[in-house]
Amino acid sequence: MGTPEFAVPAIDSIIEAGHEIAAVFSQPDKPKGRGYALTPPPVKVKALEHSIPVYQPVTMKDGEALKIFEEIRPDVAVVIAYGKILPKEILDAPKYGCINVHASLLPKYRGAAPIQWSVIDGESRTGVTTMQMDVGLDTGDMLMKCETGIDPNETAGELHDRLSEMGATLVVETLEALEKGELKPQKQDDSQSCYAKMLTRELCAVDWSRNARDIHNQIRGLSPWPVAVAVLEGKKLKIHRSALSDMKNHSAKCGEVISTNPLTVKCGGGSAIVLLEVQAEGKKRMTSEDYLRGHKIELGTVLQ
RNA sequence: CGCGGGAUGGAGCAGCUAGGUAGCUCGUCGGGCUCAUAACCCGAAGGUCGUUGGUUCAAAUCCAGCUCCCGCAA
Repeated sequence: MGTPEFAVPAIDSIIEAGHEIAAVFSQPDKPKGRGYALTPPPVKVKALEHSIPVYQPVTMKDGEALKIFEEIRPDVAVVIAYGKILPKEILDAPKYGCINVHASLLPKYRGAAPIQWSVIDGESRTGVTTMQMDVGLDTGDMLMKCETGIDPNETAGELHDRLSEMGATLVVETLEALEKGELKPQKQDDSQSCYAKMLTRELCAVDWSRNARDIHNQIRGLSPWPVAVAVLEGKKLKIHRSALSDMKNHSAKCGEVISTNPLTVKCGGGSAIVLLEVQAEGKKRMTSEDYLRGHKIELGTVLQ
């Protein structure tokens, strides 16, 4: 069971490991993008490539899904970013229950956006965890973990892709251990837990009075979606990529452009940040160098 | 039929409102200056102005269709 891009590599890895996928559950197609084109979720697309039957129930709680489970009689259900709450009857339906892959080192960053929040919070390490699902939100007993470092300049998108592959590998290892009966479920220490809330656009606005490091973490944590936004001369300017600057400046205002080569903006506490990749309204993302060729920014211009 | 912006030499933009020699900031190539340079000076190449059709003596510019890109909203 899964929906977005994050879960796609696991489909391939599970098949390559020799397991049979009897059915795939994914969220219903939704109107997306310009013109509200009905778009199938990535997991569905991948499943259909493998000719696996796909189910897209609106709810898992009306008994219909349970009937399908009773027909298929699966040994285990693998759940990766499915996006729906599973009732107890479903969790208990497969012989070995439901195994979930979560993109954080549990019990930290339970919830919807663990990858992005790990980056926004400036964490240096993260990973993926497999767990035996229970009725709580990401509270099941942990089965296996795989750790990795977070590069100080890595974006959430880049980390997402890496963790996605790691998750695909770890779920296969977990299934293998399950078959051999070698899994040792471990309770989560709830006192160490924290939640990674869903990202909203309110998080995108850059507050230039904050320290450059915090802003940098915000920018990379929100890339490639929903993307940090500054306001330049009344228009939105998305910031896709940044770097910390060595420039020290205590006289300029926060948000003031203190260099255009490279494009550098004053932040809180005398710190400054370099904007590497930006995107103006109606335009594609581009390097700040390209942007400056067509849009003259005077020193002293203040971003909001 | 959700709302809106855009497509102009290799890159980023201006020109379009009031049709009539295609411009700017860079890049590239050649030359010069310099101990030297991503600096500076001189010169050159490079564009069927997204595509199709229409109006006109004349269309990048006005009108209609099409393709692709982007933002908002979901």
